[in-house]
Amino acid sequence: MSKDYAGDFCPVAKASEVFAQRWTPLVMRELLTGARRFNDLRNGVPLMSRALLAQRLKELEHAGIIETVPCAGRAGHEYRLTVAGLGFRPVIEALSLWGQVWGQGRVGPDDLNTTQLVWGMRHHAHRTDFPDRRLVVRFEFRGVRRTEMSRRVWWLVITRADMEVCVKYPGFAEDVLVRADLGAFTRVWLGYRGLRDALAEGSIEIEGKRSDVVAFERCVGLFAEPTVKKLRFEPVAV
Amino acid sequence: MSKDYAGDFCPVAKASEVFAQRWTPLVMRELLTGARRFNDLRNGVPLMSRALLAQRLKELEHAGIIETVPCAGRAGHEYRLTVAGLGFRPVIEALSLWGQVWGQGRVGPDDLNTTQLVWGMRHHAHRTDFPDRRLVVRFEFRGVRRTEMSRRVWWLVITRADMEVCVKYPGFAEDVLVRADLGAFTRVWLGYRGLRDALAEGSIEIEGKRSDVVAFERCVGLFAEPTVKKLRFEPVAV
DNA sequence: CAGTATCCGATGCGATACTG
DNA sequence: CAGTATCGCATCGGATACTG
Repeated sequence: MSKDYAGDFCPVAKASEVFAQRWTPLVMRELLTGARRFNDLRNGVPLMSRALLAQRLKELEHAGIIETVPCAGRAGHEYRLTVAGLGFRPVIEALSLWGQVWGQGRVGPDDLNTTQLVWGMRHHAHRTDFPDRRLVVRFEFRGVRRTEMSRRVWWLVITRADMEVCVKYPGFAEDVLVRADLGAFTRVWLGYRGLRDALAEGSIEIEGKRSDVVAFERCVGLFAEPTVKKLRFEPVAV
Repeated sequence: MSKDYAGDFCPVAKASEVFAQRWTPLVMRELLTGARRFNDLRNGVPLMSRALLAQRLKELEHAGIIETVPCAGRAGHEYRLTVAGLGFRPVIEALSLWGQVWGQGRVGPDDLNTTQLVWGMRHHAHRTDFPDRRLVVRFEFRGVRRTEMSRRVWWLVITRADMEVCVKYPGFAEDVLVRADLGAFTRVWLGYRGLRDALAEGSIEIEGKRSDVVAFERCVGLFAEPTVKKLRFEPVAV
């Protein structure tokens, strides 16, 4: 594999040799959004086999993109990007931007899943807009297909410091209730459609005190009109 | 192949699905630097088989990245990037920058070849520095390995309007003569080493009138000290 | 020149089972 | 949980030959 582009000294070839392997961009995406443990990565790329993920991690380590350190306390390792690995952030961001602008038509029903959506909201949350008080949001998704990776009900618990994802009732009163068709919500969250349209059409309903609803929409990044939003890939503790 | 990253709606996945295939980044690099004809592309990616190149071009067309139009006059087609295809320029530039900074150690002896080097000089020439008069440069490379794609002697004919690559004596008096070890020259051109060192060491010799030599170094982008230079990928007529 | 068609060997990778 | 080992198939892609 390392001699993939032998005969070519161009920097594009050298970078592509390590980066443009199957699954690797998605693994890098996960590492850049903060995944550290083997199973964090698995959650982010659930359809990749364990064996292949392990293989890719070895290749990335060999290429100097990540470092593997044994976990203190429990089994397994932590995988973290080296400086060279962090250097791929602009590549991921450029791919993401292309996907935002040109990839809309490629999102099919099979691509939808609530896990990725909810964790995506967390990874790309607008932290500067987090509220001073605790804000609890309950999601109930309709139109959910792939049952395995797709729970219907989720919670986000947003505080000044963090946004937590929960699959069980977190024990706090719910401030905002979102009932939405999964496809509609995904498209709005990606900026492919405006929230206004989806609300008007009824494919998304958001209930709660006006100020809470607004705060939620800000934190998560839901906009009234379609928007190409540059997703930022910055490590966030998982 | 199009269902490669099914289950993932993320824009990074959508972009990677079309872009992160084997050879595709290099094909895109060629298209972005102005290649239009099948054999232009072959020259740029000589180790890719014809069958595979044809297949990739079809995939790119199907993905809306390029348009194929029959050639008026002669056989074959022209392949040109669509607007969506041009959207990959930032991705290529980000990969190139990564390769500039982190890919140095990966350039092995087998990667060297004069064809790519000389055409690379043309593709990434500093057009704003082109001289008012005609400047003819003769190259004689030492340490050339892969004989097939690597002629030892080349000429560049630089005018106000263009930089032409020749494999035969162009018939004009030679203003600058470059004798150089291929590896040394490649590394200096990429900015991995400084020209000063290579000249001192004797691995590169440049002869000619001082002003001609300086003009040549400017046009091609040879710098006294190591430099990370951002290669620009802008279509240039071939 | 600008590809297409066919063959066939390498390997990529998914599935399954196993381990500390 | 955090991987490793093994198997077997599918497909990728290189080599060669053919075509308008």
